[in-house]
Amino acid sequence: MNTSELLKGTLTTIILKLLADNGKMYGYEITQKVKELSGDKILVKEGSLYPALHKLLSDGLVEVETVNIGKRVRKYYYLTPQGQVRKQAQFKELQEFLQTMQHMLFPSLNPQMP
Amino acid sequence: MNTSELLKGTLTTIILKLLADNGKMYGYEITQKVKELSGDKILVKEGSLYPALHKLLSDGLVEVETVNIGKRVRKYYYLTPQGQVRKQAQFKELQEFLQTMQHMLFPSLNPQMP
DNA sequence: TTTTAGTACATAGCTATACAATGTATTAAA
DNA sequence: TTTAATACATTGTATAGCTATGTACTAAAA
Repeated sequence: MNTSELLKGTLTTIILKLLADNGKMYGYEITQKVKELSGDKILVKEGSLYPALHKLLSDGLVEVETVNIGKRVRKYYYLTPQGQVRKQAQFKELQEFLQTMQHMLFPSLNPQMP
Repeated sequence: MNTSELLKGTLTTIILKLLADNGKMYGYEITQKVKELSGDKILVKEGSLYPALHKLLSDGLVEVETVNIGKRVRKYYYLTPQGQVRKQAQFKELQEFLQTMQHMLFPSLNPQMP
């Protein structure tokens, strides 16, 4: 097992969260932000990111705005209203999951389950 | 997305942890313990559990002791020395991952990354 | 006494998802 | 001028948990 297995199911939520926080972001920017926020511990690969973004797009959770930077293309992604709703739901679910795992694995730190 | 996606990469670690804590356990017992410890939030399915246990067995991380309870068969699993080593490593990795996720998603609660 | 729920094992096939490897192209720094 | 960084993308692969299904015993409820 390596961290990438643990990341499963969380990447989409991370993307939605970052877009919610920052308004709009482009792919490469997302990878760098995740790297920064995680203290270099989580490195999102292109082979994970772009398929995930395309899926969000086809699901109508994000929309894209293409910008030309010189001769280079940048695609800014931002949440749709549905995307914002979904973000809330997934964020909460992930939050609860993380807490449940904490309770299960380190019960000493969190004495009583609600 | 449902919780099962989030569980990926964590199930084996949970099993190793439970066996380390309880000495030996059988499959059904593990499912019930996880259910209990997680406050009914994580329900390990047979289709997940038994393949995971068989993998641990073939990897030499656990061994099995078959016990007859009346006419019913019970298979108690317990950690091998390698299993104990692996448990430590995976447990630490999961712990760090959970913390990293907390820092990423709820930075307000955990101000500074080390 | 029959039915239901619970206990206890197991497997075949499915699906989702992150990754490795690879590719194209521009730009800035060494 | 070569290297590293920026910026997009796709193909194929592996992993792992799930659904559905199956067998069989036991205890409680109807």
